[in-house]
Amino acid sequence: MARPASIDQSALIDAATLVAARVGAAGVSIAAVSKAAGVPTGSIYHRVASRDALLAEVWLAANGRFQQMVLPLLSEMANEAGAIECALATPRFARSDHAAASVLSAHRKEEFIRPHAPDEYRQRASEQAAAMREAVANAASRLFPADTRGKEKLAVAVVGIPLGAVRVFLPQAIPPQEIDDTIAAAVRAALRT
Amino acid sequence: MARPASIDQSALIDAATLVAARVGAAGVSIAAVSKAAGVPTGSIYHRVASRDALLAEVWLAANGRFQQMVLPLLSEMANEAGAIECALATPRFARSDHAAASVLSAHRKEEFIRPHAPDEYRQRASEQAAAMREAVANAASRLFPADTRGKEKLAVAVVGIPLGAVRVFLPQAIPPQEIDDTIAAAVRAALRT
DNA sequence: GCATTATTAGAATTTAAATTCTAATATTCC
DNA sequence: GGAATATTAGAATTTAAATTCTAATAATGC
Repeated sequence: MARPASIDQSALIDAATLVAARVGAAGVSIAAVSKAAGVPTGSIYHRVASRDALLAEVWLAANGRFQQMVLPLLSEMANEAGAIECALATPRFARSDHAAASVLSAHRKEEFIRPHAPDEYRQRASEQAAAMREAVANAASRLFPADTRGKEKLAVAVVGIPLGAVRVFLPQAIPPQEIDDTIAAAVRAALRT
Repeated sequence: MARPASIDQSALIDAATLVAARVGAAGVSIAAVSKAAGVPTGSIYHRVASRDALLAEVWLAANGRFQQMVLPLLSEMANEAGAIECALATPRFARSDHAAASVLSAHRKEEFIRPHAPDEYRQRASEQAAAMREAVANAASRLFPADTRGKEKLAVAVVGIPLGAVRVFLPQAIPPQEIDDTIAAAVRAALRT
């Protein structure tokens, strides 16, 4: 019926994610994405409404894939071993989804969900954040029923420490397999404090 | 002889750092800084040559203060206790210099040292990075003479883990005192892997 | 008190980048 | 093979923000 598109929306978002991983949100200009994706600037607006929408999609997609990996582990988490397994999802994610992990480990939501981003995106972003907070809180109440600071401790252990560890390598390199042992040991010790 | 300036360059950089900590590099517009510093936009150009120069100054100042704290500890580091002390410099820094720590923990050099930044700044930034790399490498060769991956392990332990831990709290909150024990335990365990 | 001079103040201009628009192009179905 | 139509392509326009500029201001030293 009509000429087929050379790339679809998700490929466009992937291209933008790659740019973001290398040069940050500010570097995600329409010109840069157009070059990275190999499409003219005009075509980008057939896929997304605006640059702000594209940036938001980048964040939501990266964070969404990360949470897809981590949330089930958080909700099943019942003991120290489960927490360590959850922490190790981060280096695994950094290897399987390098660009998304680079975005998440070295950037902040606010850079991608900008003041002028359509409300729809702000909405989805805060839903994601809430889901994560809730999952951590629930897991903490199981693992540390007595500890009022359990939530913070768990957040540091299963998110902060692993993310900090992979950030040493991203985006230039892929985190080496060896750091998994380091992360596991660090997380175990952190949980026991 | 003449009217005195209402703020000097370093106060301007501090104001820009505060903005950057809250909304990231992209949010550091001349208008936003002018508002935060309480000076008209034009006055900003009496202190710095351009927005790119201002962004670079923000990064160099934040990173400079962090390194001032950490580099001496790295060069004196002779054992595990020294490494832990060094790691704890990060939460201490996050409490004493909240905005700078927020910038460093959730942003990347490339966002502040931009493609069009004057060469002078690119120069200073890579000197800083080199100094850090070298200090870590030297410390690693002392603590882990045999281990070829000692450098990476030490970087993860004394920089990655503490930065990841404080990032859970920044920029909204000040990292609570309690996480120091968590960081210390995590770093000790990481070093022993 | 007055001349001097860097600074304030913010309006005007410039610049860079986002967005829109028009024409040409390909593919599919009939 | 030809009509239909979404896409490509990139030039033209718009917009937002950086930068520059001019006049008014306020300390200081004489």
